[in-house]
Amino acid sequence: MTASTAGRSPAPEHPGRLQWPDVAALLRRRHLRLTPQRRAVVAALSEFDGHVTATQLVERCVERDPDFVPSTVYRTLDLLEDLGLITHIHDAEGREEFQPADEAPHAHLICRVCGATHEIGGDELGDFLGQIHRRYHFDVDVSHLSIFGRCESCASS
Amino acid sequence: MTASTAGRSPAPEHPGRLQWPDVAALLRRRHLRLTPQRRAVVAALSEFDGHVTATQLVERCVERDPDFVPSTVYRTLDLLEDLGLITHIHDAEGREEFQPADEAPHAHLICRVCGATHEIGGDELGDFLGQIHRRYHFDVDVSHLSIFGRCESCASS
DNA sequence: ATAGATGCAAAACCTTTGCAATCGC
DNA sequence: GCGATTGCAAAGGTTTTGCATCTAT
Repeated sequence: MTASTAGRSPAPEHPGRLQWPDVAALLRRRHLRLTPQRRAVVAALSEFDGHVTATQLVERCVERDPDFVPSTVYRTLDLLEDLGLITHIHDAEGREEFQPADEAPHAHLICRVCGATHEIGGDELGDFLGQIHRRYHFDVDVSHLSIFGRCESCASS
Repeated sequence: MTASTAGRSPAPEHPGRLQWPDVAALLRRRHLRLTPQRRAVVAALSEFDGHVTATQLVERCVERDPDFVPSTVYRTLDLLEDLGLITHIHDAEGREEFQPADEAPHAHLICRVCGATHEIGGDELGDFLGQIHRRYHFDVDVSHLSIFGRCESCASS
């Protein structure tokens, strides 16, 4: 977890999570609608903090409202991505995994064995990206940077 | 394309490519068989140097032998991966992409716009991995490290 | 001869799409 | 009311699987 200004009044969620007002405002600005289904997807998104598979979101939404259909989830995710609120990467199995598009650039360490993920950022990442850019003139899309491997506990076993 | 020691005698392939004898030997050791189909997949693999999508391999194999079926390609790829001869990552769209499992650790810069890939290795990568390991005790699976972004020419446009 | 591989066909999986009905604005 | 959004159902693309047949060893 990267540090940031925490501890305001009860209402706002964790940093890095989807902010409610943003969604409503952005939708209105584009003459789009805030439907119950969209609320549900946003709610589900903010429950899994950090990384969610589209499938997980579908499951969660459907278990709450049996009439919920997958296509709505996918369409909503596309929309939220268009609005710049979330981004997606592909997980170890190639499935889409969504995350709030927060400002602080960070990458993810993902353990292939236990699936645990850990965010990294700061200098160790910045230095590396800087080198890549200087040397190859390549702009890394950091939010899509997933680093697979084995975490400490799984490495020993 | 990275430079490499080209131009030896006709027989041996480039470094980093699948070595023929290896496959035969490994198969024999396990009492597995060297079938024409397996030859074909290996041949196709070594034609795309570096990164191939399963679909590309299927296409290539089928265009050469119309009786070739996708399942054989997938089964062969699984086998080669078991044997440790290839590994796979997931490309920008989440599809499986295979590459020879060569010794020199390297990662890939993959341009989201034009799809070009570039291998990186050496110190800039080593330093970064070292930091990750020291700091998080995380063993990065380098062959699966795909770094998405925009290459020089696509960044300007 | 025999265990291992293939082809075939069907299914599983995830995601997208067209369209008529619905509902937020 | 109008137009955006949904549910439904079907299709799309990729990968997996079961089984009878075939073949490399």
